[in-house]
Amino acid sequence: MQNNFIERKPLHEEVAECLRLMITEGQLQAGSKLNERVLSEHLQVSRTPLREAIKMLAAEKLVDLVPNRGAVVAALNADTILHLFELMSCLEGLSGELAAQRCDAPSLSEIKALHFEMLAAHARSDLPLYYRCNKAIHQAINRAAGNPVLAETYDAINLRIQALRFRSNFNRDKWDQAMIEHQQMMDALSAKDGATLRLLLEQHLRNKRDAVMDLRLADAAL
Amino acid sequence: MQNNFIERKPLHEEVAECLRLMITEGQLQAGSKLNERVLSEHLQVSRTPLREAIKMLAAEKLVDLVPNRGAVVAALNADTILHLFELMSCLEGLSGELAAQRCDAPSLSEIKALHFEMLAAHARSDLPLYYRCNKAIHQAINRAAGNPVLAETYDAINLRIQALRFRSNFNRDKWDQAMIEHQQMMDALSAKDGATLRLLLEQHLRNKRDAVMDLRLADAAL
DNA sequence: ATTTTGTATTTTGTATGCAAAAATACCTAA
DNA sequence: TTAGGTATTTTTGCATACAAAATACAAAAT
Repeated sequence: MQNNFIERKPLHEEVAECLRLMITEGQLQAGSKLNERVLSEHLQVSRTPLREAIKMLAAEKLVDLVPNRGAVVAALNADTILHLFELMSCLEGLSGELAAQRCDAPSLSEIKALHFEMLAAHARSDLPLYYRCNKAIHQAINRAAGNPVLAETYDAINLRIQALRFRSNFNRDKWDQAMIEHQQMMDALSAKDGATLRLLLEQHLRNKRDAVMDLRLADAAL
Repeated sequence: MQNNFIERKPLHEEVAECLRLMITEGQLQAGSKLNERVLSEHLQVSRTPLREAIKMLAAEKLVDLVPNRGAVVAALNADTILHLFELMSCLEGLSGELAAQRCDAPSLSEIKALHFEMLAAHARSDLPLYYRCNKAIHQAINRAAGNPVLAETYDAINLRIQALRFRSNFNRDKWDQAMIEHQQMMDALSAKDGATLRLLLEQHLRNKRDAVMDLRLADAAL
């Protein structure tokens, strides 16, 4: 399924991707300033495409623009995090409900396969692999929902949450619990029970929210 | 509730607002090209802030960027419109459910007042006023939901739908039906019955979707 | 007549320059 | 020592200049 077109991404887009990564990977921390001179030297591009990229990130709410003072990486307060999760929960729920209705056999098989890969990662306590599988499953469900607009919106919100960079050492009990939830989700998806899958995903997200908020509290205590 | 700050909006933001308006008001039609020279002359700004604004609109999906060929106003095909409404319906539903839970007395009173204004506009068949009231009600509910992230996301999706510029001569029966629905919505909101309000809003959006799709079909027939 | 190919023009993409604002450093006076 | 003010430097915002790509167009070839 590869296309043979020669890909020539515009500079501002490459810069935007790079900045997005630097933010979500924690290389650019929340609240830190985006110095145009420094960044343009670092990325070896002029300020013009850099500024265009920054404007895009601002529209995505990954950075805040302060007039005459440039851009800073968006900092999320507790309220905003709760609001993000509240919305995320709804989007994920819708995604699941639609996926249960619209998922075709090959997609379902692939999601099941990913699920078992994730179980393996859990059994081995391979956290990085677990995260990759988990992300892949959610993406596959999103895709199976057959609504690209929903998928884009979901990704945009998810990116803002990713930027939190919560360290991943959450406790074993919650991890085990998450696996149980995932099993239930797979059952609901297989049974094409959209209503149940929606509820499961919404609850799943609420649990994730609580885990994130707990971690933040723990951080603040340091 | 006015702030006393001296407002000095950056040029790129003013340009972006202007372009957004030109798109949603139909001055820039779907599919039409954004010529940088023409626009910069028209708005009396240089290409730099103009291009920054265009990049923001691209992030908002109001325009599509074609490499080395500039930007065109995003054109929505039938599928995308359905997907937008599907998402919108979910957002509106969540907004209503939360508003029913969180709406305080003053907000409720204001929404009721707007509702009666809207009934008046309907009685007088004052379509422009009706639209303003209708928009104000939805915004008030969105606000009462107490989730700014949801409100922003809703607005962003709504803007893309607004860009359709469906002429507003929909038939009287549907208008009357919409008023009945609005009355039910007010009842549910007053009773703080979030579940019902959610269902009503979701149905309301589905009706709006059908009306828009019908109008498009009628257009295509011309 | 139609297609092809080369050239001129326009338009977009990127870099740079300049002015205004903000940040910093420094100095003076209480 | 510190508060306040001033000069200097840095940084951002906007405009312009230049390069590269796309488009339009005309001439040549089939």
